Amino acid sequence: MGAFLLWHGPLTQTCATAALVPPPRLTLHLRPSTPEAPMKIATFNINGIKARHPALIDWLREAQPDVALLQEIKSVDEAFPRELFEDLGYQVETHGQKSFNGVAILSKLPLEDITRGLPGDDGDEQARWIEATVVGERAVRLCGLYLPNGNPVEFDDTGAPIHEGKYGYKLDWMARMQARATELLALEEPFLMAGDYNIIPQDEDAAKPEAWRKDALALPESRAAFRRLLNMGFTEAFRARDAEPGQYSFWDYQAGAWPRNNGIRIDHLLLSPQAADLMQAVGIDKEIRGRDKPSDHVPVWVELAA
DNA sequence: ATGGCCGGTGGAACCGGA
Repeated sequence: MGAFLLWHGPLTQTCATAALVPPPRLTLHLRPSTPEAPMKIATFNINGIKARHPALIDWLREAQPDVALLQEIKSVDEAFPRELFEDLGYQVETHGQKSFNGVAILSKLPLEDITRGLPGDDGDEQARWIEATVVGERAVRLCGLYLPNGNPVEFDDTGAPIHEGKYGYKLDWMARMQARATELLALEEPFLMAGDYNIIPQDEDAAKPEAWRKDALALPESRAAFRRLLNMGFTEAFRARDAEPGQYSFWDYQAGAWPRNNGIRIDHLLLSPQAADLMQAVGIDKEIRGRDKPSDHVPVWVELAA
């Protein structure tokens, strides 16, 4: 009713009511006649390409991302079933290893300047980082990442976590990632770093935050390292657009975590300032967690203006 | 209500995951 009255009224509506009112038709004529479609970029930890390719293909057909950054392909490059995705119109770039880890980029738009591996440690054999530039209406640098889990964590006599072993590797890896982010930020161009961060940023990102207090995914040192990235000027796409707690991207296979909605939000897209300015929409494709033979993660995506 | 898994490797259990 209010909307009906304001529709005919002068342009004196308040900010509070403006959101309820359809935009005046006139604005349609001020837009470009044929606006370019946004670029949809998703991250998805698939937990094994061999087991997941049917479900992955179903999701690609439905969600129609322009780019999918994949983690845990658990495959060497030669064994990745690239033809399945090329047949859907995707360029396929992989950085795999035997049995574990492994990342990949699928893109319907051309990819250029592909690099594999996170700089900063020539002795690191784990396949967790891949970069490429996707060329659409504009060029966007993409970093696909599978950040180390970091468990188990050992603690000293004072209860402080010891920065050794798997947890030390996680923190060292995050420092290397920050160094790479510093290089890319200096270019002042649109880019993003997306993947399985294995970081629960805040308590509101876990159904049972108390269960994660001494876990590498939520320890203060882990969260601080993630915040250091954000404080460089990145925008965490999902949280920037959706303030509701209790939204997750991972549900363990064990203990009925999915039917109980005992989830955590650990898959993130960090946008450079120039990319954040282009952000139009974000989402989590939660529904596919309930399908047959699902990954324990679900896709998280962002749309950037063309 | 309670307890509960899955993928890869390799060909039986075990590792790794989160």
